[in-house]
Amino acid sequence: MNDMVDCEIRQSLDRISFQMRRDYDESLRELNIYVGQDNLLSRLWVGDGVTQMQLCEHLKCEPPTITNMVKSLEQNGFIYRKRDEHDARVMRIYLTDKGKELQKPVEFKWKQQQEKLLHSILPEERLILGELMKRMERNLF
Amino acid sequence: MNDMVDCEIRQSLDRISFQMRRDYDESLRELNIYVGQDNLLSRLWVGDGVTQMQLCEHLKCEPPTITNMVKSLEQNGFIYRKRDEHDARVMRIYLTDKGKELQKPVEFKWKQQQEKLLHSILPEERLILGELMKRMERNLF
DNA sequence: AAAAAGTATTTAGCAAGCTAACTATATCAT
DNA sequence: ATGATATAGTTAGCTTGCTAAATACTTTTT
Repeated sequence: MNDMVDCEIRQSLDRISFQMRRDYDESLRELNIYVGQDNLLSRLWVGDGVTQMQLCEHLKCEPPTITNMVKSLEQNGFIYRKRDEHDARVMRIYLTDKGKELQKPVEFKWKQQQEKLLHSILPEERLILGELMKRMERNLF
Repeated sequence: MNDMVDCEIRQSLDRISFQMRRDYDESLRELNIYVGQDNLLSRLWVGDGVTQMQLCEHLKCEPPTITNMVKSLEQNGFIYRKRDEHDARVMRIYLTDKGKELQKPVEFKWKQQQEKLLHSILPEERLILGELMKRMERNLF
């Protein structure tokens, strides 16, 4: 039955993303940040002084989520907030030195996990896989 | 650069699982349950009277998570709890009629999403994909 | 210029996750 | 039989998410 294969693909996908998140979370804890915060920081590493709305867009999440994440990251000294000079509604987020220092180790952890995931997959298989993934992604939108 | 492909695979994977979770969550809201609760219920549909420890194992999560989920599901009338007769430490979880009725619509939603995900993928491609996914999964353990 | 509409962020309250620390019961060893 | 250890579950407190509602400031309309 073809249905069997389909089901296995979906379950496999769920287990992989579940386990990846677990592993990544665990490795980020060593750096004193939580999974998801790395994604926020990665936007700041590209460029500081971003508004919370821009972070929402980048993380594809709702404003209250950003409020909480920013609060936590600020309390732990990775970022600081400053009100915009021209528009008193917007908050601009900046990296502290402590936040800047996190870039290399986080990127290392990310790369490490990526290599673990694809370890046994040959280059030509990776091309096929990448293609199929992109097509599945398109199906969802 | 091969690195590019690898990165795309990983990011694609993240986006797919993110979007799938979002969509599935949204469709489950119509049934008045939350994403994750369906997984707990699916264990009960196989067989009632399970302990919370068994649910932990099935959901691969920690005991406090089960405590909360079970509390929420009980408050909403999908399940009920009964202390084990022989061991006063353990709680056994049973489905109410309302909980039993959820099985078909939840399974339908699940199948619907699976079809959406694999829509444009040909049978022979699904075989290859399933194989590659299984290998990636093995890499993580 | 004042009212209305729009935008950025926060608060409150919920669920899924986690860890650490606790309670209650059961079993095992001395 | 009593003390030590193990097991099942709960509570408290945290983070990531959400929605709905509130606040504060800006822009548009009239």
